Amino acid sequence: MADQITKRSENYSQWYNDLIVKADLAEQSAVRGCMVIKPYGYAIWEKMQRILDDMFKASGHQNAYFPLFIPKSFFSREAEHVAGFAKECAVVTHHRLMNDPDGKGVVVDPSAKLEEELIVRPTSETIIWNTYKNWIKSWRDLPILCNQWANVVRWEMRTRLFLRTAEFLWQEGHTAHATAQEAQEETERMVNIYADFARNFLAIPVIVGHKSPNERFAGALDTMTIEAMMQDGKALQAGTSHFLGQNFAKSFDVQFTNREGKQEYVWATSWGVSTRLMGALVMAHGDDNGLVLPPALAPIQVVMVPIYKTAEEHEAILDKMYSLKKELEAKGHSVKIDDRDTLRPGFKFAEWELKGVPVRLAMGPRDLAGGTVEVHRRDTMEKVTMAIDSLVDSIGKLLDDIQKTIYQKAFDFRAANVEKCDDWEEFKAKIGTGKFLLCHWDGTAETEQKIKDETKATIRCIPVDSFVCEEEGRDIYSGKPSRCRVVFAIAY
RNA sequence: CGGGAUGUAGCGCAGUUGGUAGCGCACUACGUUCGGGACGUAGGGGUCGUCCGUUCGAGUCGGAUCAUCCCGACCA
Repeated sequence: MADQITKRSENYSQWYNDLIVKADLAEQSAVRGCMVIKPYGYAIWEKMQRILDDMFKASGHQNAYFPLFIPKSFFSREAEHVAGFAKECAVVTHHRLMNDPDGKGVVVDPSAKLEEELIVRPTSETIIWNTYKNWIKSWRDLPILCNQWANVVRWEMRTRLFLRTAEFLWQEGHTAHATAQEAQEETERMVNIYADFARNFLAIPVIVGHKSPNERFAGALDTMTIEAMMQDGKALQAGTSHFLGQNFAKSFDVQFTNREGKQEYVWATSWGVSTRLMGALVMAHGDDNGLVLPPALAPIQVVMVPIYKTAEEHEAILDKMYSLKKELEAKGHSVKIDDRDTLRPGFKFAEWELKGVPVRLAMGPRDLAGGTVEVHRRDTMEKVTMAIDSLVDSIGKLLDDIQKTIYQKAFDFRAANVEKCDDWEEFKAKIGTGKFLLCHWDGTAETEQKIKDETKATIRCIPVDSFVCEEEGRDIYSGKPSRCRVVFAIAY
């Protein structure tokens, strides 16, 4: 088959790229490291946006928008922050083009050089804190709970569709608080919102935890993360929430008068998830037949394929399908009738499977005569014939079941690939085989770095909710005492 | 940015010792088909990534450059 996707067993990376392109989600753009998100892919992103946005608003946040360009001077005020991003910034130096004096196309007009270069935002902490400075005078102005949906640019060395593109879409929340405790609570609140979203909508079991100091966001005092396991056993950081302390407030001189009338620096958080979540979806659930979308995110939850020979059959079946569609839509399901008359049913079946539509209904003359419909579920590829009368009521339950089954499958896969490990030789043997290893760690950056150098494994997080990790033990590498296990894995 | 590979039609590829580009799928038209990726017949589509060089002549040889993929370093 010409359109068949690469098999996962052959090359996981290639399979992933292939699946994204073939399933019509996205493709490489002509611009280095950038991607074109195609309508079908964007519809999924829009659904993610809508769900997350509701969650943010329900927890008291508001949307706002800040500029794309950041003056270089802003960017350099927080030393750690600039060190973390300096190597991957796109910089605007000029504001005008002119015709090439030699007559070949256009060139940058040297007389249009900017006095101060502008950085295309790799993240917006700096410009936002420069703005917040003017918004905050008193404790009464706090907290500020803003989120923005935006694009950011990071000039990565190596790119990968959805996982690491030069430009990507995300949301970034930036909050300002009167106390450290309040900011820390916000950090936890948001990481938990991400975890709920990943589990309940993406159907991906994630581990919530703290990053080790080495893996922290540049400029943060604490970084919390949701870590997911892909089907090759590698880890993917799917979302982060940072406690920024007073670092940015101090860099941008954001002070407020507290209830006692004293000047105090503001406490900050920032948190974000990106189009990387799309990559997580593909790699967590996809199979060799294509994408597998959780019903909660699928732009099309039910696709109907008519099967017919004659015009009369065609008309009768479509009549029935349109009335079914109406009933299903009344129940809140999104439905598509694939009425393309130039393609045969088998082709359509394969194509919708590739696109990951959770439920397919096929109806032909036999069904019409018997009052039945063929129901196919994408996750298990099971096919059953069902009475049309009971269909509308059972689809909701079926979609719920598919959502749960997809989650459970991913959960079981992870459970089968997470193990405790207390022996360094065993660690070295197992870490490359697609496992998350729960190991004791002495808490030092040196040990973490040595383990990384020897095995490429990093500490994905110090878990807070997924595994019971608090126990006495000895560091897997150094043998020094430890009170808690952490998650080691090879990451994307 | 270091190491390796690739770049020829929308996609996947072939192209011999240098001689002016081909196959499969897709596409267009017509017909037969239609319950798991149909078939026949007839068509359309490429300045061979880009630039420079060698040569009477370059898809083919040399150099540069750009892009993509894989492995590192970096990262949501």
